[in-house]
Amino acid sequence: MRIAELSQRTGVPIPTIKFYLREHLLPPGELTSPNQAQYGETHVHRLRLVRALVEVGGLSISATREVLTRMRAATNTLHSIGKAQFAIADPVEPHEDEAWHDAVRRVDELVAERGWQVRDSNPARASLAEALAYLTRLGHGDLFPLLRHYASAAELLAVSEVDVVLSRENVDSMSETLVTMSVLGDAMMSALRMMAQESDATRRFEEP
Amino acid sequence: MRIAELSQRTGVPIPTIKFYLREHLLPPGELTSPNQAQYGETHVHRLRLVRALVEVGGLSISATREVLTRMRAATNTLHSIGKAQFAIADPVEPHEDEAWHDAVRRVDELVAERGWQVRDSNPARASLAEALAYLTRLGHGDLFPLLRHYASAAELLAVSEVDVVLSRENVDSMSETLVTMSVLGDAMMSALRMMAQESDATRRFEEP
DNA sequence: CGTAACGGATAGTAGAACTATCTTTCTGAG
DNA sequence: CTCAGAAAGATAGTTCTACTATCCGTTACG
Repeated sequence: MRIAELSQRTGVPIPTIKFYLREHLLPPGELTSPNQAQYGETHVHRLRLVRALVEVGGLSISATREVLTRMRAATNTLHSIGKAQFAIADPVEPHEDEAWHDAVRRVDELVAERGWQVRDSNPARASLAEALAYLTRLGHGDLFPLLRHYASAAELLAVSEVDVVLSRENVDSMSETLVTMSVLGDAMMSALRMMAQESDATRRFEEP
Repeated sequence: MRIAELSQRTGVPIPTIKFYLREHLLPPGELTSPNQAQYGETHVHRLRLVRALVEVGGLSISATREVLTRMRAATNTLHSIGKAQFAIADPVEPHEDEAWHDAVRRVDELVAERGWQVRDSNPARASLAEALAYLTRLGHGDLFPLLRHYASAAELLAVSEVDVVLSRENVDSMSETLVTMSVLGDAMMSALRMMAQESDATRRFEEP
């Protein structure tokens, strides 16, 4: 198919597709002549994936490229597959005050307490510490107990999630599933949390 | 205190503080003379809250202002308090294809199945539908069963979360807790999910 | 007393994510 | 065969966001 059809099928404007091609978010089409190219189903799929990462996941163009690049580079170990996921979290440079040091300690404690095996290079550690540091700075230290609930929930979900990833028959499929699930999973969890909160609050307020 | 100290205590540059004042994210200091103002602890706290919403929550300046405005406007009902939360999700305008209609239906089904009381105006409905629509478009329909796991987890967490909110002694405190918990909770849950996934994947790979 | 900081106003900047235009070449209906 | 419309690729322009810098008259303070 040509670029017009690609645009039709995905709802992405042609200039945007050209932009994505320039940015290497989308591989070039197969040239049939110096200025004619053919695109296939892989392009449709890739374009939808890009839009999902950008629109739903809120990833920047460069983060998206990073994720896609690492997805391709995944060879055959879970280790290399997981690295694609690491590019999702944008690196944060914290101001290292007392609250931050305390937060880092709390993260280490939590990981130890749960018996989790999490590498130091996992950017989620820093993200979590940053959030905890803000809790402290805002004087909401009494929210820390919630952390254990979140951790339990995350632990339970991880089992099902890794199940799904491992159920894929090949490596490419596994790493794409991981990326999709991570990004869309965050969005879904966030939405569900908000809905459950409203529901629970409503229920308790109406039936005391 | 004067603006320099406010800057020192929060790590936010003076020009940025001035910018936030202009944008009404921060109330003006009390003027002691035409060009001298005093800031208090409330300013320190508010500034930290703004930074948490922007840095950790990834909210835009306008969304942040919206949240803060609604937080103030909350009178005394859970209903009005919850509205502050609604401003956190940035409204998405979906392209209403088949996948989207299907997704909306799924969301309605889920809510009914769970017996949740969620208003149609809750933007989380649209966010969730958008994510589900992308799952369909990407051919990852087999991830739908995960949705029930996420919903269960969200339901469990909501109870503890609403507990914490209701434990606050006054309305201002309740709405601030709700906002903080929503935004930082998303970040924490996201990080924990990633950590738990790595841990689980590592464990299963190492000990077959 | 003088210099440094202040508040307020205005203007400028850097980056991100597109969007538009232009040139040259190619396709495909009539 | 022809020619209007579409394509590829290059370059330039736009819009928005989130700051950042400068200037000016005024005030604090060592």
